[in-house]
Amino acid sequence: MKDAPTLCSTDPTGWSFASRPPKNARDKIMSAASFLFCNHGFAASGIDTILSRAGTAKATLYHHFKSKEELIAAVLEAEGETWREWFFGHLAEVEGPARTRMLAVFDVLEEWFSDPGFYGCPFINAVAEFDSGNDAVRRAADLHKAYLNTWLKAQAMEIPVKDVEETARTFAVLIDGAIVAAQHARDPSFAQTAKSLAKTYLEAL
Amino acid sequence: MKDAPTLCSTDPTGWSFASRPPKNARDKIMSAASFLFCNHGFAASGIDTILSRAGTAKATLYHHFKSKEELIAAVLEAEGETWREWFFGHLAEVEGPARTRMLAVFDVLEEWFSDPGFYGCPFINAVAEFDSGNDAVRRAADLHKAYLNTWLKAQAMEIPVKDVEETARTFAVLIDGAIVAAQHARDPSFAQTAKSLAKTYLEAL
DNA sequence: GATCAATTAGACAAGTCTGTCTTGTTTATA
DNA sequence: TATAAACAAGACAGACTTGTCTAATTGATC
Repeated sequence: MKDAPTLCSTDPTGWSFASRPPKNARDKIMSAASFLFCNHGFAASGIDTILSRAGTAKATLYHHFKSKEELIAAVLEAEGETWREWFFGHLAEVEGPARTRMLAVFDVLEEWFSDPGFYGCPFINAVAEFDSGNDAVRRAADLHKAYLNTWLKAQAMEIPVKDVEETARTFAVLIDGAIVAAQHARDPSFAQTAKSLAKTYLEAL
Repeated sequence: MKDAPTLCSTDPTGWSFASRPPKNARDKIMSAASFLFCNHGFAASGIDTILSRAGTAKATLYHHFKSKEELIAAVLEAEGETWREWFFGHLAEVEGPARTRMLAVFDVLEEWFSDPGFYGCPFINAVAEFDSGNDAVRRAADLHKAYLNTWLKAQAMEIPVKDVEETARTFAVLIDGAIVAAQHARDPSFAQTAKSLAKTYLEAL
C-alpha cells in the first residue's frame, strides 16, 4: 500500500483527491471541491470558491456536472472510493487470522485520525448536513456503509462467529463512535479505546 | 420525569423547544429555529424561513439576537439543556447500582432514536457542518460533551472502576457510535447493540 | 491542415441571503 | 393613565448564490 493516505483531508494543497497533479479540468474541480466540501462544509462552499481554487472556468464545471448537487455526489463517490482503497488496502496487508485483521481496523483508523487535516468522515458529515434533503447524498452514504458492512461480515465469517450480522453491527458502532469522538475531541487515541473494546468483545464471544 | 421527550425533534408542530406553547416572540423564534436547524441543517435554514415559521417579524429576531450565528448558538445551548434534562432525568429514575444506570443509558438512547423526528445529535451535526468555521458552535458542543463526561465519570467512580477516565471514554465512543449508526441506518436498535457491548465491557473489568 | 471537443473569461439573469431601517401598534408595568 | 419595551409589517440595501450564455482560444485527432 502507499505510504501516505490519499484522502482529501491529508493534503492542504488540495492535490490529494485521486492521485497527484490532476491534469484535466474535471480532476482539478473534483480536487478543489473535495478539499472545500470536507473542510468547510457543502453548503458553505460556493461554486465560485471552488472554481477559483481549481483555477478553471465556470462553463467547464457545468460542462462536466449538471448541478452542484451532482458535483457533491461525484465528490462523495470518489472520496469514498479513495478512502476504501486506502483503508481496505492497509487491512489486506495485515498478516494473521481474520481476528487480527478486525482489530487492525482501529490502528488504521488511528492513522487516519492522526492526519492534521482530519475532518471526520465525509459521509457522516454529509448526512448530518443534508439528511433527508438530498437523495444522492444518502445513496452515496448507504453505498459506503454497505461496502464496510460487507467487509466486516466477511471477516466475521472467517473468524468465525455465531451471529455474523450482530458482529458487523457491533464493529460499525465502534468505528462510527471512534470517528466522531476523535473528530470532536481532536484526539486520535479514541481509536485505541475502541480497539480495546473490540478486543474485549471478541474475547467474550 | 415527563412522559414525552421535549426535544425539538419530537414535535413536528415545532412547539417543542423548551416547554410547550411559547408565549413570547423570542421563544417562538427559538422554537422555529430549533426545528428547522435540526431537520434541514443550519446553513439550509434561512432567516426568512425561520421567521415565517415562527410568525414573527424580522426586526424582532434582530432585537433578540444580534446575528444568525448568535441564534444558532442560542438554539444549541437551549437544545442541549433540554436534552440533558430529559436524558439525565430519565437516568436518575433508574433504581439500582451505578452499573445498572450506566447500562440504562442505552435504553434511554433507544427511546430517543425511536422518535419519528429523530435527526441525530444536534451537536454532532453542528460540528459536522461547521467544525473549524464557528467558535460558538464548538464551544457549545464542547460544553455538552463535558456535561456527559462528568456524568459518566461520576457513575464510573460509583461502580467503582479502576480507570475512571478510560471508562468514560469507552462509553463516549459507544454513545456516539450508537447515535450515528442509528441515524444513518434509521434503526433505533443500534442502541441495544451498544448496550450489550457495554455490558461485556463492564463484566470484563 | 481541418475538425471537433475541451476550455477560458466573464458578463449576466434571477433569485436568495443576512441585516438595517422606518413606521406604527400592542402590551405590560409603574 | 403614562411610559417604555416588545412586536408587526415590510421596504430596502448589498452581497452572495447557482446557473446560462456568448465569444474566443487551445488541443488532440483524423
